[in-house]
Amino acid sequence: MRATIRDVAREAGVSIATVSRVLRDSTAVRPTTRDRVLAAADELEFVPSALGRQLAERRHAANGIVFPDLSGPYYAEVVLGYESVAAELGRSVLILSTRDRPDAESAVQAMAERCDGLVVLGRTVPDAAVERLVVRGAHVVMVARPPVGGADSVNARNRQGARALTEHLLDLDVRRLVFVGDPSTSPDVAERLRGIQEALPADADLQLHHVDSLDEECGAHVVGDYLTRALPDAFVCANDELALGMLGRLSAAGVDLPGRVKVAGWDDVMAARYAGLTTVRQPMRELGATAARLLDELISGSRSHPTHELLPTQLVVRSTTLGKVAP
Amino acid sequence: MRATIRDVAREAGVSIATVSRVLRDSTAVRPTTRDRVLAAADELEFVPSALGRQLAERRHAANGIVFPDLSGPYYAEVVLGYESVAAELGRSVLILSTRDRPDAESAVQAMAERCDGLVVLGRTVPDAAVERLVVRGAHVVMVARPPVGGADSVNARNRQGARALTEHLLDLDVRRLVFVGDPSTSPDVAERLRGIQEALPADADLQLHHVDSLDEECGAHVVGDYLTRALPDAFVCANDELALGMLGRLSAAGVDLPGRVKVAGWDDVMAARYAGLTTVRQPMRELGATAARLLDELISGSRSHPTHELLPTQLVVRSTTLGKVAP
DNA sequence: TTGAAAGCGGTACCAC
DNA sequence: GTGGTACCGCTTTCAA
Repeated sequence: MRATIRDVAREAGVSIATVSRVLRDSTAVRPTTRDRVLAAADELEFVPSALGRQLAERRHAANGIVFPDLSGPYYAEVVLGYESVAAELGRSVLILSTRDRPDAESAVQAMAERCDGLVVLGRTVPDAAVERLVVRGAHVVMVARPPVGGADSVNARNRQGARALTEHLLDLDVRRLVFVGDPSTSPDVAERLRGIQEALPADADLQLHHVDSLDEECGAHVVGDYLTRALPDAFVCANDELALGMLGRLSAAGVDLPGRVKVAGWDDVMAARYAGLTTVRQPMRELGATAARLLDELISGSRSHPTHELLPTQLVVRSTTLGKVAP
Repeated sequence: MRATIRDVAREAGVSIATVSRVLRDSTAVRPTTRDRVLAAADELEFVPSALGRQLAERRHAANGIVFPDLSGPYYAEVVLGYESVAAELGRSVLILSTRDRPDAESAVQAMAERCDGLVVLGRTVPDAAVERLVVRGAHVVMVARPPVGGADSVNARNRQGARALTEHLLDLDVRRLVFVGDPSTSPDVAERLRGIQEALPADADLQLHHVDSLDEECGAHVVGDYLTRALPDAFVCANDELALGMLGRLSAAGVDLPGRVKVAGWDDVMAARYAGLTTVRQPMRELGATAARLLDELISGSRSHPTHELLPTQLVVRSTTLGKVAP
């Protein structure tokens, strides 16, 4: 069995209190005693039990993060930014993916029991569940989702990015556009749609094309629907994957792009560059990093009132939206 | 403060032992007592402390996973496969990225204190450190890396994939090829290089082009070196990102591809499809899932001897390696 | 400067 | 069936 603090105490001929002091170099300990303890600890290869410590300190020194998936680059980047800051702050990171998980809510509850606070990404958990967490005293930061019941939040300026993108399209004489994506899947997507609506003049026409999920396959499928009827001037997709799926199918169908139809995505993932896809970049890693900092403030108690951060977005114009719409 | 088991016991007029029994429905408890306890627990909104339980049971019910990064799709997929299985087995997942972390080894040690076992991906931690973990009784599974000191391992058949790819290139009359990547960065990469060497006939020429990291930027940079000197028949890259970086730069330089030079990558990430990149697919998610299962066997004690799994790879031919080399 | 002892919140053995 | 109680491994008063 592994050595405990009592073994070290016995070996060094001191009390466990003294061993604890030495290991946490808190109170002053006589140097000779200190050395004896360190020698004993070294001799026994003593490593303090994280569990014992956590229970006594009543803190986990760990944060959680809940995300729907890690497939696309988006969530992976957010998680990375989060982990990086959390590690700096001396906290472990627990992850929980809700993909294909029917018991997501109970899983989140269980996770909340194992950490000092957690970040919830997007629409992974119902509002009511988040509120329940907060009421029970959990520290919660929402990312890519409007704040709920006093929780902190971090979001990208979706509306602003959407407006910039829309204005760019308007400059190209786009008048009929289709938004591809389901605003109900994610608050972020809903915001993007709203931004477009805000920037659109009365003489423009915006249709909404619902899709079941935001992946390439769905994008390709969407194109199929339009091959038998009129194409709009432009498709604006809820994310890049969707747009990339459309690109593939459009070019396979021989549609002139960006001449006949323009396509834009969202996120600026790596593949977007290769496809020459116009998109709106959002600071994915920074979203995670900011969430980690806010969470730390909540946990350490240095701030008690909720705060809501907005991070910038940036329009990235590439070849899928070049040239004016043919008259 | 949150209710503890003692509060519930008092409220229900029973001992804590009985409360514990009811909550874990272990030993038989009289139904009326049981109901009283459940009512009290419900009334007090009692949720058992994970820490208390873990300390008493002397298990964390959590697994760790150490990876270098999460930027590319590769590690993200592995982590996802891992998390998915771990969750099914009722274990939480702790993550640790070693990217830009000078104290990686101590961070891994700390993580090992917080979980029942962990998975180490690629060259994130020195062999000696892994051995130390194993010696101290930690359950360790290595992924994309040769086993160390009695740890389990899960790997893709890199050699086999590399041979298949090489034979494909040979069929196209490729004779002079350059392997782009640093075999010392990862055992996986070293295996791929070895596979190529094995499949190459004596009259073929294989050069090794070292790069500092396996990202697109490096790929683009590599191309720069060849614009002033002779191009090989084909570039085989250590991963897709590298290959994609090369593709962009090559086409910018107006090099005929795949006529003048062929390019192949590794992993089959999403962007590879859009770029029409020939590559070798490996079952990323399955690597993680398998690791989680092996780890569970280790932790549950259902297996004590180390085991080593090899997962299949698959050659995916696309447009970057079409047509024979011009004579 | 150091030690004894009371927690932290559970589990589980041993009596009754 | 239940209750008393001894842990699990550490931190932290309170005294000495």
